[in-house]
Amino acid sequence: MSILAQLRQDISETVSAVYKTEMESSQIALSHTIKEYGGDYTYVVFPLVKSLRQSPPVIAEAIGTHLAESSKYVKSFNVVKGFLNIEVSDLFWSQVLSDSNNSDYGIQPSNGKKMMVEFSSPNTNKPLHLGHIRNILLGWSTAQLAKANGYEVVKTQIINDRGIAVCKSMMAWTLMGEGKTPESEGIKGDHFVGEYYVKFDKAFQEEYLNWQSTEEGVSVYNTSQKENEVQEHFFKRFKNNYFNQYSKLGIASKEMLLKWEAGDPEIKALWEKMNGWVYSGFNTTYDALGVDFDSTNYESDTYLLGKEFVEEGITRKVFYKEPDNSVWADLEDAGMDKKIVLRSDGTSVYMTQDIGTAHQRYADHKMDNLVYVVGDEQDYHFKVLFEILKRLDEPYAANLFHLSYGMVDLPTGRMKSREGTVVDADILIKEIIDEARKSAEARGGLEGVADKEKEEIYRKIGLAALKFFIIKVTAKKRMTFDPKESVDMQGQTGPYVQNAYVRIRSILRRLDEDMQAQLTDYNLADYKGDFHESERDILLQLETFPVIISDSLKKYDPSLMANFCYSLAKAYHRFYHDCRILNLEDQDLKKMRLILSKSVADVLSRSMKMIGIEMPEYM
RNA sequence: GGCUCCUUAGCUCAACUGGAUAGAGCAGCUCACUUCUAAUGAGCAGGUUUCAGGUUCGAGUCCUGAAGGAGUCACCA
Repeated sequence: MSILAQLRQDISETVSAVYKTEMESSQIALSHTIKEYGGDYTYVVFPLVKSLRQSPPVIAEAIGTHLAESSKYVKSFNVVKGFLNIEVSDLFWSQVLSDSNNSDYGIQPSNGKKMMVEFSSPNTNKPLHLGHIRNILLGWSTAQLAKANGYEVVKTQIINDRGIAVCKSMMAWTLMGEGKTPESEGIKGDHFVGEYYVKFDKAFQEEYLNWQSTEEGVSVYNTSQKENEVQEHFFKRFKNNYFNQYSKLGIASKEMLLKWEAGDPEIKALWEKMNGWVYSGFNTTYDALGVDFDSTNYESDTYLLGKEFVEEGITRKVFYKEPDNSVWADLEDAGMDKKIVLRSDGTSVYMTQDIGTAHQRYADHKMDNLVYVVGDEQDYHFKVLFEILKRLDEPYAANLFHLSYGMVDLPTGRMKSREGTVVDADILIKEIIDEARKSAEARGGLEGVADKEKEEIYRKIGLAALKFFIIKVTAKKRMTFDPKESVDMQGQTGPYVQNAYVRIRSILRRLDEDMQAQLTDYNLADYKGDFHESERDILLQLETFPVIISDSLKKYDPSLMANFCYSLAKAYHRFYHDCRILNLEDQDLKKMRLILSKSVADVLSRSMKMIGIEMPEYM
């Protein structure tokens, strides 16, 4: 039991002793006391007023008095209105310190459950961008947090490697590629293929524009336009029809898709070659971000899944068939619409695939929980998917979660690929590491460090700045990404947190072996001194670590962990400024502060790791 | 138009899920390095939490309505 839980227990026992009322200790809500008042933790007694029929100050006073006598964790108390402010004893602090000094502090033992987390899930026609980075960081953090909470974790992604979009870049390369490859051009594979996707679009636009003034184009406009519709408007609306019915490029791409579906060996070979380029590009980006996956699904393998399972669902009355043979789920009694799950020609839609993939994943992994990290534009889709899986009695259906996150905007507005404002992941990563290098060189704190190690440090600092900037924002909120602010390394940033760690490591490096041995053997119960205000601030933070680990997973909100990292680092920076450590006469005080520092370093390093951020030893 | 989400300091974000006088960072203005890393610390200034009602001991948080923004309502993914 944590020290705070014991304090809660003491309070609950006090309430029952004084008022003969039973109260679950888990019901006792303690908050940190606000700076202006004396005390460390505050117990709000207002909720007791009704049942006890006494005024709030009287209740608080009575509980405080009894508590101060009965609990060894309580030093003193004061009452302001209905707020009982408790000042905890030095024993409380030293036990928090001793708890946090364990290498598994806050980590839950295995709970025997398996959580699958799907994230990233890119398309193979363009490189990863800023939006993917937010997705990846959320998914990765969720996976780390799940591990810390005792789950076995399977990190997974599903790659959108087929369909008309993929055929467009294949078509463009066939027509305009001249046999070039990423190697021959010295370009990363995903960027290379992405360029052909763009080339296709350009060529198509040009083709379309030319067609509009041909005899055919003019005649289509004259016969299909709405009353007095201007040409520009009509042709904007007509684009998809043009692609499907008139465009040489469009028709060729569609033919390619059909050939692909029929298993045409030539097309498949081209497809495999180009996707191979893309994957090697993706892997470079994943490596740069320091993430990996335990399993990968390809849409080309899963896009036919689900059809049989849906057929089965018809007999189980989860779905019904329309006269035209299309299959639907009627979710109106659950406040949703009717949703199609099989087209009238028997082919599947996105929903069918997702049903099938979930079913298949359970067959493969027997996971208890399944989390999808997907943008909030798909909120409704997942609401429907989860309802359908529930009706299909899938065993994991009660433990599905859509970790929905808001779009990343730029200061200039939304990223738009057509306007070329999309922030590319690779470029962003490179720029931020360059920025870290610039800052570090300007400071000149890394003299004597080997060049190779320096680069590693710049990488860690740059990525910390980028990742922290993104992950500190609550997932479901839309966020603004200002490239200028994201390279900041001061204030509420990743490097600020890293700096607290580096300062501690620098101190610990100076200890001789004798002192290190003494620290390992030191029993904090021997420390008889009291705790400085800035030490108590640190301990107050350290105490919350286990709760943060559990809350940030329960709420699927890694920003809680990021904010914890910042608070702890902030408390340490202040302590570092206020208190000396190495040149202290008082050996007990010195050892206590060293242990405190070491605990902070360990907790910082582990908590940052949970949000995907590594710590440098120097900076 | 129906449904869902968002709106907190000039800017970017917090607020332990209903608790005290709403907190940080950035930007601005002061101050502190012969000291364990100044990528730091201390201070000043910055607020009618979009608006109007309601619920109660108590509301940024819950309810109703309004305004502004976004998403979604395809036999697209």
